[in-house]
Amino acid sequence: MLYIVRMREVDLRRIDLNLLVALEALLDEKNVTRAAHRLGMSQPAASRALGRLRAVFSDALLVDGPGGYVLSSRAEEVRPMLRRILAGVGELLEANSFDPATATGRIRLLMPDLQAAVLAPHLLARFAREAPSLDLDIVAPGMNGIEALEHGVADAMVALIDEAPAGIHRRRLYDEELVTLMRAHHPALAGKLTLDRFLALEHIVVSVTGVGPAPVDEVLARMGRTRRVKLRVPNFFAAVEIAARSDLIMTLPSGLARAAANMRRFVSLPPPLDLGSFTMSLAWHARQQDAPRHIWLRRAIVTAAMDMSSAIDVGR
Amino acid sequence: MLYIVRMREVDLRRIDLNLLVALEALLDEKNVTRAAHRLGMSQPAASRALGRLRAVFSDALLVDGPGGYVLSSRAEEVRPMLRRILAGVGELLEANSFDPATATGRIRLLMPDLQAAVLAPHLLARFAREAPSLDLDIVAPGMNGIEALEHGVADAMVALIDEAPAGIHRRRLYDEELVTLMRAHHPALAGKLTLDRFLALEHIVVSVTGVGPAPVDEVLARMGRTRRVKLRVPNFFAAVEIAARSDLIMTLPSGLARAAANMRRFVSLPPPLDLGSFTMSLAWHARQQDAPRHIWLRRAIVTAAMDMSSAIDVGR
DNA sequence: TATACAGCATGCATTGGACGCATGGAAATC
DNA sequence: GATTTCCATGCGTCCAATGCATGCTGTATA
Repeated sequence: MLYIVRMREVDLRRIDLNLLVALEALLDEKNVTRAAHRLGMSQPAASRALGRLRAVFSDALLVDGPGGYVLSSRAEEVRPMLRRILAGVGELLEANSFDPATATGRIRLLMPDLQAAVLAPHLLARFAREAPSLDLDIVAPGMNGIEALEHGVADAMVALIDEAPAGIHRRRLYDEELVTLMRAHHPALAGKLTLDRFLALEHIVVSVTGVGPAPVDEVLARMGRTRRVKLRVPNFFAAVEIAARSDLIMTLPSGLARAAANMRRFVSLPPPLDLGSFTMSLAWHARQQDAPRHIWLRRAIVTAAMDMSSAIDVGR
Repeated sequence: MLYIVRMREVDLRRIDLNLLVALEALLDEKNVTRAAHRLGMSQPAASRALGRLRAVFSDALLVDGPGGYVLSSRAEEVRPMLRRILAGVGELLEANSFDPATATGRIRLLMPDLQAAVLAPHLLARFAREAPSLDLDIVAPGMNGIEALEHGVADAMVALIDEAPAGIHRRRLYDEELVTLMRAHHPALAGKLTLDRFLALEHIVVSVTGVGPAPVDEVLARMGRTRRVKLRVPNFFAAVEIAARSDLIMTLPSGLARAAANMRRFVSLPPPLDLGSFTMSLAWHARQQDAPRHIWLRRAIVTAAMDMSSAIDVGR
């Protein structure tokens, strides 16, 4: 039968490991008074520490010799090991730092299509500027975004998150609405855009990954209605060029729609059905809360979202 | 640009190194109450130790997850380093001599299933005779036996070792072949045991841990062939009893097979496929080369292997 | 839904052991 | 012999870690 108690642990619980720091000073200095000074304690305290070390090691460690103390054989034997151990402890306790400028590796970020289309350029720009050797992998979250965070498959997720489950942290990034976009002289602008007229028109859907239904179609499905998706393209700019030269219309996040509207070739209208408004948030696992690499990532994403908003606002 | 300032001596005087022992228990157990018990202290004391460790590391170390605490990224990073450090401290403090008769603690030895089945009884007998208070934990090596040695997770390993990497010492123990065993009046003995007839028969596999494929199946897989493993049992003697009363056959290390053949209820045959021959070696980390405890262990294992060979030879 | 249980964190009182001051003995130097 | 340096020890103080007690939170079960 297995017993969990291990010899090493039993011993170490009874040993004052802080004595090892004193031991190093004593063996280096070969003089209790100087070692005390180096340790920032009084000479009697250092003397007693030596006494305790002598008990622990069952060895004198420092013995009288010409000109004062010299190291015992055991002390000579122990000294290099002691150095290595304390060096190891130093590394263990070393400030946990992260330098984006030199960091390598890959960040895996979950984000829906349309949000990626508008936020990714800003995030990539920030990566290029601050973390040139850090790679970014943006993936549609699918059904299991939270699980991906929990299993460490993904580093963070940008999504509509109503409630973060236990162990998942969340921060609001920006609010989002859907708007309908059509070319400036579209025939449908001659009258009010009713739902029936909206559904009679032909639509472009922008889908970077081609995965999952567009939010509009989800709402329409709940109403028992459908629209004609004439075209589905992975590239926002392709969609813009096609819509500018046709009667196809697009329903997009307001941020993205505003970027297109700035081109003066488009008119932006509220959709003729309540698609609601939603908050895009950043989610990550609690495990990574204090990791410097992750702190930098979160700041980069938050800043990219702000860059995105201000870039659009300035252009208006 | 970040600079890592390493003022180890200044830092370590202010750090309670005794916390490192608590840290190991907490990270192993992922449960404050159990860690407390293991450390021989109350749960509140362990909780406060965790609090102090969180301050020292500026990291939560243990975070809420499904089913309780999980390790933070920082904790995962720190854990192997911590193990090495505490192992080093253990060695530092170890008595310059080792008396097996009074020694306590646990030896962790990596060894594959079938080798364990035949060597372990001899080793345990030696432990009972010479080191009655020293416990032995035999574990299947898995993929990372060498790493386990390097990280101090295991004390030694018995395995097929082609080349020992830097820092790992090796010593030959014994040579091993696989043979096929079947009951004395098995119908298959009426003719020559061809590979096809071998594969048509039903097989017992002895697997102490139930981990990993049997060597026969690995060779067969490379040939694009499979056999019918009718039964997989963890206990060699159960296998013997079943095989003695059925048409199931076993392919085992020759040492083990010979022990069963001595029972006169079995016939031992060469397998109808070249399973090769291999040398079992003992491997250990250079760090432990001169440690008296480890010297004794190595001698015990080598002697147990010789006991194993001579016990089988005498019985023939 | 209510109850029971497990686990973690914190308030409070206690105390053991490390600390510094003071001192004296031993050894070395002048 | 006097002086200085170093080490070890007596004594009193104090503080940080400890355990008991407790309450909150989350999970499982009836």
